[in-house]
Amino acid sequence: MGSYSPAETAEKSGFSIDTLRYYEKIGLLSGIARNASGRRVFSDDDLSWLEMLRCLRGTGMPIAEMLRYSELARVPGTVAERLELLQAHDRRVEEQIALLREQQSRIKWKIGIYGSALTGACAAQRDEGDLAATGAVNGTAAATAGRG
Amino acid sequence: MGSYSPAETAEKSGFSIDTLRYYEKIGLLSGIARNASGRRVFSDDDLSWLEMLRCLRGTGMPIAEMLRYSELARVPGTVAERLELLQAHDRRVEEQIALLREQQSRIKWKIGIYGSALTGACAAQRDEGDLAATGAVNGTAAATAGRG
DNA sequence: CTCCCACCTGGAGTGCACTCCAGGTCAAAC
DNA sequence: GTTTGACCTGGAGTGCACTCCAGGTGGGAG
Repeated sequence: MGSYSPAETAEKSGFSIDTLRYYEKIGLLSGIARNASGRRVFSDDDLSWLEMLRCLRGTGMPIAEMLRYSELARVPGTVAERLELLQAHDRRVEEQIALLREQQSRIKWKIGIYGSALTGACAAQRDEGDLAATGAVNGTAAATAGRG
Repeated sequence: MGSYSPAETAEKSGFSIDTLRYYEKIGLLSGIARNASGRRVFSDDDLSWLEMLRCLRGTGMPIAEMLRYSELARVPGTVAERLELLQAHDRRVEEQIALLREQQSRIKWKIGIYGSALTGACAAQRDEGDLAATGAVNGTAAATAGRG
């Protein structure tokens, strides 16, 4: 229904105008309409394709793979391949989130260490450097002081 | 307690030897011991610091900020700053995960579309191109064929 | 008519985080 | 005694994904 200038599209899609041009150049966007004076005119379909691209990029899919996906998307009868590609990616995203959570919990644990160092600090604060992680647990702090 | 060669440290930490050298060069690692012939000898404390670095990098903290953190970690009495830095990062990680989940659900939705296209396909398979996202919903498919 | 602004193009430049390389050292294996 | 392999250094090179730039066009405002 709608048609959108490059600036509007950039705003709506979250990609910069330069990125939109770049995506068109490398083939992630094809069949973008032009008006009489050669300017790009984006459609609602372009917008939703861009939204999809944003999800893929935002979840860490490399450009090369997005390119493969968009090539598939241009060819009828490739639904199985597209499905497979997205499913594989979805699994990677799942792993990515799991790893993130794991690493985040390590960080939260460290935050807890610092938190109790601050509250219990008045009494306990010596020159502690940082007590590199397990250092705070296994008592190697003295040898550690000065690095963190 | 233990002491580790660069190769062992690379294996245990998950950073390449080159990255370890690089990290030492830019100041993320300081006070790494050397043996008589000038080779690096990593300690358990170094390992756990590396583990921390891995969590920070792995959750998307830029090198520059890790550098700031490691500088703080060398100075006693900076626990409050370190705490603040990690908390701010933790919030970003939370947002990152939320965004990832949101984008993932969009991808899963698309997977669902493809899934039902495949199962219900025998009857319904026309030249559909891709049905760019909402295209599959709002009926613009015909106009969309050939892009995806 | 002139100015400005949003846009166009091809191509060069950027930032980040490594990664690789050439040339050299040392200790242990053969 | 020489070969091997893991390591050292400074510095150059890489890959990715943009981002910027110079020079140019077309349409509407003043």
